Amino acid sequence: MTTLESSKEHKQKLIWQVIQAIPYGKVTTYGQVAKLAGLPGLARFVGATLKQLPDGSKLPWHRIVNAQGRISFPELSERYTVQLELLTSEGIIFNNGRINLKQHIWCL
DNA sequence: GAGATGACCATTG
DNA sequence: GCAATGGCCATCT
Repeated sequence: MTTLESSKEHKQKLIWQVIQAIPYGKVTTYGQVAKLAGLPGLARFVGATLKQLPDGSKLPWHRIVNAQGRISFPELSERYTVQLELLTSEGIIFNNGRINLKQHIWCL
């Protein structure tokens, strides 16, 4: 059957919905997004999906960091700076290029 | 079709 | 705290 619900587009939609549900002032990890989307272990797919996001997207992609509480971009990258600005403007505290996941993690 | 790459994660030393 | 390793899946060459 080609009506598999595990098609890429379906996964993408699930991931987008999860990301869209992240509240203001909270962050989450790629693995967490994947898990909440019903795709445990596909953290990498989340990243691949976000990379394809158009700039005009309404998704709060900046609220997603890796499991180490760090931004997954090179420090000199423009995306890094943008994400850092957006997060700090939402009250997220960065500590030595790193955030306290325990404090800001999005937990249901 | 095979190999390399990627906005990752958990474990181990 | 950091580096290396194996594993997950999709995309590109």
